[in-house]
Amino acid sequence: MLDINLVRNNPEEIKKALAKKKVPPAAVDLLLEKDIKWREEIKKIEDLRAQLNQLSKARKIEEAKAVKEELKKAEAVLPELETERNLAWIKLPNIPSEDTPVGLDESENKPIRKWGEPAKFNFTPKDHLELGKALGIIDVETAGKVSGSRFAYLKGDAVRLQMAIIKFVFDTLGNEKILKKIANRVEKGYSSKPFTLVLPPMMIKPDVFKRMARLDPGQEEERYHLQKDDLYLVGSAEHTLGPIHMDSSIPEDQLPIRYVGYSTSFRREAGSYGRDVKGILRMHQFDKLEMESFTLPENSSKEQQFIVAIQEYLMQQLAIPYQVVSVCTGDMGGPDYRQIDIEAWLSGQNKYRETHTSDLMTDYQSRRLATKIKRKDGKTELAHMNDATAFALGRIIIAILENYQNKDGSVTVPKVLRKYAGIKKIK
RNA sequence: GGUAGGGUGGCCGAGCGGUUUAAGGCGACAGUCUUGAAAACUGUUGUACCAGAAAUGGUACCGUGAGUUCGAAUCUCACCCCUACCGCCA
Repeated sequence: MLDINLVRNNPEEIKKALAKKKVPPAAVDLLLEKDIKWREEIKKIEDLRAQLNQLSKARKIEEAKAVKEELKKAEAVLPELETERNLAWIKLPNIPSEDTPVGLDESENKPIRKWGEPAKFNFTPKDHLELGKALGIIDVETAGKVSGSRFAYLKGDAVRLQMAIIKFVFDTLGNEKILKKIANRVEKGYSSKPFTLVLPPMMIKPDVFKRMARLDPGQEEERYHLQKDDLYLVGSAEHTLGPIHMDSSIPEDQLPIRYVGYSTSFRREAGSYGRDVKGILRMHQFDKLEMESFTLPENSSKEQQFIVAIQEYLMQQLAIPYQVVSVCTGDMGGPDYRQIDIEAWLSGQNKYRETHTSDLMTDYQSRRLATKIKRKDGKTELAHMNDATAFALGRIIIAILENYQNKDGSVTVPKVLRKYAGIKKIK
């Protein structure tokens, strides 16, 4: 959520900034109105309580009783005012950065740079499903019978490929030498502290989910809920990596703190019924390697650059052509200050498709999570949080299959993955 | 799931209806002393919110939520978590 003082003191600027994210000015006014009502009531209650405390100390029992009655009435009103204020509050997304392109939707995202040349084939390239089916490594029919649409069995060399990618990422992000080279590209001497490898929980409590700003009104539809235990299945490792430091202060000298987590992601994909139904591009369940990092506010933009540089490094190692895209205000996530996507070239579809995203959330999440940093002088402030994809395994396997396919329907394994996968070719 | 014992400040630990404004200790920070350090001594030492330009004042917080009371860390109820043992399980 946004800093309430910022909204109170600069309502017009906030309105202007949020308008870029398609938020009507009335939404800001609503919060201000609810906030005033809440403040009036809390003031009233605290004054009464002060009075009551005084009378109690003096053992003026009869007078205290009268004040207590009044207090009870005032207190009864508060919860509703608080709920209304909160609802208006969490509805406001984060303010977008100055360098974020203003736009209404996906079509106005701005490609920043391209890397790699799409391979030229002397035959008509197939899409990943056709290839995967023929190779016997992707089976959506059986999965349809067993689990329904948007599920798949990955088999044989597809599994070897996935395991290889996981090991490759963990080896890279845990290796300070490699990170140092990447960090120096961002800024000479920038922190090359390795990522801590994590296998996070894949279920999360509703209140923590909300504090991550991932279960706000409108988002419930996208989540799988386990009714008996009142737990949600995570939609990304981010959801349980982000709260690792909730309700605590991290000493300045321990930052940045970086995690790379591997987990399955569960998404209902409600409202995307007709989209990407072919193959394994959009699934109810897929595995993903996710980076999450906590930094000082003054370093968070640099950290995002570092993270994007890592994403690009990983793609370059796989030698898959891609473009880096600055996501526009209308298409970016609510908690985002700046969102940068990477789109991999898919030869079978003859276009770039989103495979990575990098979100700088500034203090938007850490405010509700109460994840703070403690400065050397003892002062505390909110940490900044970055979240980004290392590899979405389903989609990167698609990219490998389509870009590395051969005329005979076999697929060459990218060089860096061969020693991990133990195979050179899928045939 | 069952039984038993627990959850108090950065940590340990006392308190079990009103001088609690949470004792005492450890740690941390500052000062005195010292060439420097240690020791000793002295002092400081949480978070959030509300009002205020600020100084400051107020409110809340002893696992969480509700309740009893003029007054709750302290009493009641429910729940959560931890530890041990039993059951079940990979």
